[in-house]
Amino acid sequence: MVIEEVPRRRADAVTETAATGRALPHPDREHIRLESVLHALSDPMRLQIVRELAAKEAELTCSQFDLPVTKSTTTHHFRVLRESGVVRQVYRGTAKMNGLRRDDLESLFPGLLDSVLAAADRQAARLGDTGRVPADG
Amino acid sequence: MVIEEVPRRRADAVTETAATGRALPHPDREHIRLESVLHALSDPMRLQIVRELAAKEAELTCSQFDLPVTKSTTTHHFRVLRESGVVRQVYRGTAKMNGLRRDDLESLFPGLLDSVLAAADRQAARLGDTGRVPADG
DNA sequence: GATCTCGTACGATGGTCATCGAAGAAGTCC
DNA sequence: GGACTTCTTCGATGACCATCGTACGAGATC
Repeated sequence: MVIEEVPRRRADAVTETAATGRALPHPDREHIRLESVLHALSDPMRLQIVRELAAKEAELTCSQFDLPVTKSTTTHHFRVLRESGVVRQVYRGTAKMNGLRRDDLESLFPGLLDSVLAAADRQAARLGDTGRVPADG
Repeated sequence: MVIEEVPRRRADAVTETAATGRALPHPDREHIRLESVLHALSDPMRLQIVRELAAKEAELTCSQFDLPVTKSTTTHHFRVLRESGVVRQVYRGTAKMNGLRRDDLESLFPGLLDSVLAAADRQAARLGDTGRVPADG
């Protein structure tokens, strides 16, 4: 289980209080498996997360996503995304920032992420579904 | 469940004895879901099938694939691929021909299949793995 | 330090899935 | 018709997975 500590760049606007102790295990770029990525993206909830992440083009906290599931389930989905190599998670104080691993994915599987995102957009448009689940009531 | 009978072209070298009674349910193009396609492709066995199918650029019978699983399991995987809309299956006598639904997928999700196939090739090359599972013994 | 927010960990649950083996159905060939 | 090939169907099984609720941990704020 050779997993890096994820130092690598991305240490520019990060405050000192961030990433103090809690380190999150990420797969190294070379350990990202296509099957795992596809599996991660094949869940509607996770695909939705990735779409929002790509649309915002910024790091978002877990709680900024308006998912129709509990916090536990949200944690689960983010972990699947992280462990498959799709997102990078970094603690910033009590919040956990989530960022798409565009560079790594692009390097490993050129065009794949964009194809999937475009496909998701097309399908959402086609089905008149933005991916958002309507509130009950 | 509006599912076509799959007549559509591809009726050129087909003998009359083929496709007599047994019809296989395929999702109509508009019913193909991205999540299902990604899920179908996220299984190593099925990804391997799709890769071979794409490489050969021809319709292949189920038994032409050298998969390290039993026939039952093979049937299962081909059904998942068919029901997700990735492959088209047609009976030809006792054999069942499998063809990639390139046109449908390309129309729905442009570039997606090629991205996945390219990604699979890259990964196979990178891991020194052709996707083929070594025979035990 | 008390409290609040944000996320984690654990156990449980119901569902899906990949796999197998055995028995059967459909077509072809002698 | 009988044997052979090809794929299916069924039941079983063990694994994984999405989901929840509750309890907890780590920072931030007052």
